[in-house]
Amino acid sequence: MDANQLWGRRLKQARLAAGLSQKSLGITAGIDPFVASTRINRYELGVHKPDLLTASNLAKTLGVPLAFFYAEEDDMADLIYRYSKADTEAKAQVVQLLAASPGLAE
Amino acid sequence: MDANQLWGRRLKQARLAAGLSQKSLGITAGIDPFVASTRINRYELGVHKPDLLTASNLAKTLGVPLAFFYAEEDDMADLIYRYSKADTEAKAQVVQLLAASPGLAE
DNA sequence: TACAATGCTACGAATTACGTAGTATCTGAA
DNA sequence: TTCAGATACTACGTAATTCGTAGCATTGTA
Repeated sequence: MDANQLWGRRLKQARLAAGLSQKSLGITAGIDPFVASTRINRYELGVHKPDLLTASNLAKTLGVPLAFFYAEEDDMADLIYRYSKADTEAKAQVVQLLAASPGLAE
Repeated sequence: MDANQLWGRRLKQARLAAGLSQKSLGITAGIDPFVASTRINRYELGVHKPDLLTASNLAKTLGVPLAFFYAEEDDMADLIYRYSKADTEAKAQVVQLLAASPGLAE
């Protein structure tokens, strides 16, 4: 599976979970109604890739973090999604657990 | 800060942590040595945005998950990085902790 | 059967990134 | 000091990619 196709698969998964059509997703995300269906379809099939602003708007519409779309491993995608939905306490526990792991220096 | 600039800031952060120059990062990631510096520089400043394959190669070279570059919040970037560096046991604990949070339906 | 909704695609135009060919600045060695 | 190499950065024209237009095919349903 190529990178664009994986990206599209994650978009489609989030869209279906939200119960939206390709067209309505695009429109809600601010894409011109006359081309919304066309563009979302191409993103999902991995034919084209949207710019960051469009991707961010799609993520907001679908209630997932932008980074979710770019996860290369399924467990990473799951982590990103679940963390974003977790309550404050659970997030704090995760942060504490991972505090032992090294952060990015500099 | 615009989305491309944030992306570039994360790339730069990871590059500096790895102790590489813009040129050497690009070369190691497989970019033509004659244009590596130019391209990495434009990515870091948010002038241009690389395609997914290039971004993935940069992530591999720097030892960060691809999704790290696309995190919109700093705590999300930190989560993604630390999780990727955590040992198997710590990852399992995180997964268990977040199992209470809802996953993405469908 | 009709018709609306949905998913999908070829084509030319518009947008974006790329490669070329540099400049400016800094640091270390002679 | 001066020179050379390394580093970060940028204007310009070309090449590559996405966009908008204008559709087609299939499914469900009134």
